[in-house]
Amino acid sequence: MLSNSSKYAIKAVLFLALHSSEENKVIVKDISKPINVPQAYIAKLLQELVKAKIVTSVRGPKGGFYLNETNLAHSIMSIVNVIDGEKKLNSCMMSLEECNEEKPCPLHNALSSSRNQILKKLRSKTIKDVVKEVKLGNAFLPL
Amino acid sequence: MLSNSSKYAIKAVLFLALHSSEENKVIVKDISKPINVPQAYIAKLLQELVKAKIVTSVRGPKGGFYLNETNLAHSIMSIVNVIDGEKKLNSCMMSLEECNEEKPCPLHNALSSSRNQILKKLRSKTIKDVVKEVKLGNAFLPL
DNA sequence: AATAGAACATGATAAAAATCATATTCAAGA
DNA sequence: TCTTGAATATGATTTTTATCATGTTCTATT
Repeated sequence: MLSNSSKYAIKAVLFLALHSSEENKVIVKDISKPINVPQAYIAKLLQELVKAKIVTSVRGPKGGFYLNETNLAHSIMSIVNVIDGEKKLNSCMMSLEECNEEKPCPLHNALSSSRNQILKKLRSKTIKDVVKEVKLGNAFLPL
Repeated sequence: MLSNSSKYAIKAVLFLALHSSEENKVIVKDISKPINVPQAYIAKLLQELVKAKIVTSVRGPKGGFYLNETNLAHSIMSIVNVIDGEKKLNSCMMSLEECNEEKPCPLHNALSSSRNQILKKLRSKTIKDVVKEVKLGNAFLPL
């Protein structure tokens, strides 16, 4: 469902959301360690997220990554879309070409509503929403 | 979530459930075509399913694959478990080691109930159940 | 017994995902 | 303007997953 890469990217973004700001940037090394993802790997993912404007970066001394207000408004789904691409999550669970509501595959009726719930949540929940939950102690991050 | 292999295996099993019997065995070639999966590939998956006693096989002339009553009683999940292994579906959506109900990861609260619904359905739904739905015209198979 | 048609076992190849490595570019401070 | 610390670009390597190929074993029929 979610690739490793997507999961890692979400972890990194949430870490930044909690521990960074424009005045307090964080460098890759200090992201990779706490979220437990190899440095070179997360660095590459962060580059894609920067290009997609989900994360902000500054290079050079005093440089690093952080999330501004605009970044924080993005949904969790948008992270997944950047890393895994759009279609990954939208395919039929049995990978039948012709599966749809009118002509559902055998797993469709059983699973599609739950799956749609998941997609809806991922689309509606913003990075900022998640940060709020963590700060309230309703969720925990990481390792 | 489900690997290609698992999806293929489910397709093959359901095809057999609908089109085979002890008196009417089906050979790989006649499975791979209609379900649209390469012959050598589905052959290999079928061998694993036979070993796991989810499919029955007989070799030699007049041989082939079919599902007996015992086979039909297996759940869809059992197919996935044979092909993908147990843990694949049980891992945290953010791949945090320590995520659980007491210490949920940020996606846990939002997604776990939907995910559990899916797992429950896969576990409770038997091959026979699915066959029934297809015969009643409530679901369609394949391509 | 011999033959032939089927699954079975094994392993080779290809493609994709995950991981690692390195040289280049940019920006801050001396 | 030189140095240094950071991201960035690019691509190599490894691992996993998907796919293909082929020889071996079993069993019904002659």
